[in-house]
Amino acid sequence: MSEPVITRFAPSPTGFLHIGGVRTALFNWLYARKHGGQFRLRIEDTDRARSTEAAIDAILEGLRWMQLDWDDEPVFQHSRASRHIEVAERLLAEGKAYRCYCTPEELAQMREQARAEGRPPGYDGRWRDRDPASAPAGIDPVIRFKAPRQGETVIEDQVQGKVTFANAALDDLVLLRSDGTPTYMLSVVVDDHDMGITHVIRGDDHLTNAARQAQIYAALGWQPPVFAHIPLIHGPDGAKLSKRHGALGIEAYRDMGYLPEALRNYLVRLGWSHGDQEIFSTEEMIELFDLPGINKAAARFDFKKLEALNGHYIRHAEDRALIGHLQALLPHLPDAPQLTQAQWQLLEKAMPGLKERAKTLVELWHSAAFLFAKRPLEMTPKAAKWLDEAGRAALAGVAVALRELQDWTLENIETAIRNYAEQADLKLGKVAQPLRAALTGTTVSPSIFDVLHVLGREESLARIADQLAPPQQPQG
RNA sequence: GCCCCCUUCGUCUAUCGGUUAGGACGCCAGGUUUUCAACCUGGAAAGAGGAGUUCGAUUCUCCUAGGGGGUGCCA
Repeated sequence: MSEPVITRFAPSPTGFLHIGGVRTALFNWLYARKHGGQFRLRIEDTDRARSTEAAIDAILEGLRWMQLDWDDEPVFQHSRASRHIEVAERLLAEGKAYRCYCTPEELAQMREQARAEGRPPGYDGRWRDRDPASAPAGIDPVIRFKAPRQGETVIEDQVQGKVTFANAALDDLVLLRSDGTPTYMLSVVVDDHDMGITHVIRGDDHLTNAARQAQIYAALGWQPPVFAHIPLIHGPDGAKLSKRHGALGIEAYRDMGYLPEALRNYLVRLGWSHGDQEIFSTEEMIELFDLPGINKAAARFDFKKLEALNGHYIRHAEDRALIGHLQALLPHLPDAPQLTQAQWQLLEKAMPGLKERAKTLVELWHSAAFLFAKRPLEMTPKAAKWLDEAGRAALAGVAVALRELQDWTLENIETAIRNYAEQADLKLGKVAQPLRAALTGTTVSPSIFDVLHVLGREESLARIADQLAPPQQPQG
């Protein structure tokens, strides 16, 4: 019987939930779900000054939107401070930690000197074995961890492989600040242990931390978790993610019209692969995801590929589901109108034709604008060109045929138009484009038969009539 | 400066010593077509450089270069 897998996502609420964090959460979620384990959430808010309520909300909301559900209540790290302090004091009592009275100035000088001499930087351990009686008055000490000075610390990382650190390069880190609050390095170890975390999957910016944490685990006599440090995500230019490209909050991706399932698919393939497979349903991801498939190199964020994937997911989505997504999205779009019940129904009716052509929900929404346009329609310049003399003649001719239709069905509409084109000796395009212009005000739309069908007899004929009415004043 | 990690088409990646180095996005050309997409066919496009190990290296080792991360009383 193997122990149940428990993973966690542990963001610090000092900013928004960015794309790299989402991927880390996704990997942890996938791994837990794959093994029938738990995926826990821990808010690392030990830095009280920089943590905000808004950031916490954004993180939770972002994970919900991505449909990465977590088990149990989130743990707020700062609420566990007394336990962290208790562990630090235990280390102190066991002689595995000590009080250090260095001032910030002293520390800065120490670093500077080490650098100047080409030595590894860091605290030199000057209070490690000093008599506490020599403590200067008026200084609140920090508690430092007595890190091993000889030998090496080895991390058997599931992604990076065996990584070895010389202990001499790892200094005595601070466990408790001079104000008595615990630091991150102590808190993670204690919380991961207490929460029973078995696998720590996180960004490789934590790789060095893993070594320090391993030392703390050892000092405490605790079993460290399995580590898997995944490579970071870079911007399209290979540099660190900045606001200009990927480092947007996850809600920005929602507002750009991406589907959570598309984002999940894109993100899982960024740094992880399963042969040549590109498309993964959530079930497949859970089944196939594994640590050995994770790449070691950093990946660049590519909007084009995300967009292609998003288009795929939109095309394959249910019409109802897309309506739901749009209803959720509209309030976040600038000057988006409130649709009536009837308009939503119209939109759903048009969805099969619309979803084939959109890469994002925003695009989908814009391409649906003709449905709700007010008569008489405004023509784009290109559309107006199709309503020249010849175009209007074709339009007038086909209008007659359409008016005669008994049943306004897709089949009847198509037959009527094809018949008219044939009888008038016109290529279908010569009829379709003027129709498209009259009905949508543009030159791009779903199939013209669809457009007529979706718009309905009355509205269609009225829009056509609008363009036929002013005989001498072509608009645009 | 010091420590750690990384390096296959423009991008994401496959390959786990022997392949015409494969796929996907993007790009180009063609097809299909009522527009635009979608779709189909074809094309250009890669092992950072240098030493080894080996009958044979993209694959293993080392060096160099380049990139990234860390180096806090941040997380």
